[in-house]
Amino acid sequence: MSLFLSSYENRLDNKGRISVPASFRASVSDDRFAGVVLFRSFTNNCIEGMSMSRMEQLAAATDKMGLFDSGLDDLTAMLFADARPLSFDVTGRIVIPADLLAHAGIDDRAVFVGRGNSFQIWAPDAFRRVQERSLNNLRTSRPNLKIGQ
Amino acid sequence: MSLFLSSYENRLDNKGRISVPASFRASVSDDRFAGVVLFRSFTNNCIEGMSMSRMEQLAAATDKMGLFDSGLDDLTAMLFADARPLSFDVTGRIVIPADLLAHAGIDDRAVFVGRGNSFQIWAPDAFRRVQERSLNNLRTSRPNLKIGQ
DNA sequence: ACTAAAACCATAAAAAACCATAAAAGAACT
DNA sequence: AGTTCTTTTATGGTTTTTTATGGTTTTAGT
Repeated sequence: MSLFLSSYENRLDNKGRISVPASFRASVSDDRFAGVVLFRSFTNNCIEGMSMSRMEQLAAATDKMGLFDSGLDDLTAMLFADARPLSFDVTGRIVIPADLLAHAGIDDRAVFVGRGNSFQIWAPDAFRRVQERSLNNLRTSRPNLKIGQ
Repeated sequence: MSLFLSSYENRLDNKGRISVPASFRASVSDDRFAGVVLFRSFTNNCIEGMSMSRMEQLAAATDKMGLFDSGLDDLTAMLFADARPLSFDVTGRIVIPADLLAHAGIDDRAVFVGRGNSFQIWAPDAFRRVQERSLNNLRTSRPNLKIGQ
């Protein structure tokens, strides 16, 4: 499973269809399920997205943490109950459900934002705002991500 | 993954293509992805570059820190959303996106600068200036880099 | 029968693949 | 050390393919 990288702004047509960026499609191309899984973000006004195999990884991870761990109930309830599997049409488009669009405040344009092992979908102007804020945060407090060990 | 060393000034053609120095291509040659990943530097007017495998290392590192850990959100937001995977053409060229070129003030020539595990791309004159300044800084204050342990 | 969803067809623009060549770097051999 | 030959590299131009987007038709569900 290769990474979701970069950002792509695409357009929704009058039937609600939108192209998933080709590079994102390539990231899930070795998956059994030819599509993506979307759900509302817990923390932002955006849509979270990932591959089906990643979803399965999460299921395995929650399993490991104790089958009926009540602390995870809220998380898994949201994760799996809210998740929408959406398959690509022949040209690589999906139809994003209306409630997800509403949650992200998406009208007729949306930005697919790479986040490594997952991605997000934002309304263009909202995304620009948060991205600007992130950049400013990084310039003041320089976090340190150590690689290896 | 061998190191990115030395500096090479190359030319952009009218389609924005530029040759990645052969020695840099050799540094990523054992990578599954035949190309490099570029993004805007947070701190300088230049472009940062690295191999895809290094990018995957970063993704693995963030994964370890918990699924919805907000501490790293700003960093990963920039890192993955801003990252551009660019694959080599047959002759080893890439097309650097216009916004990256603008950020680095690159016109029709660019310098690939080795930085060990990563590299940078600079406008030639800007690079000469900062290089001069770095040398002067080193002459006054001699920093100490401990190796091992 | 009517509505929603899926399949199908078309196209302009962008990206990738392809072909060609002069200059530079490296190897081989005096 | 110098000279010739071979290979690699950087660069230019052209052609083909992919992608995003629009529209229409067919299928399925209620």
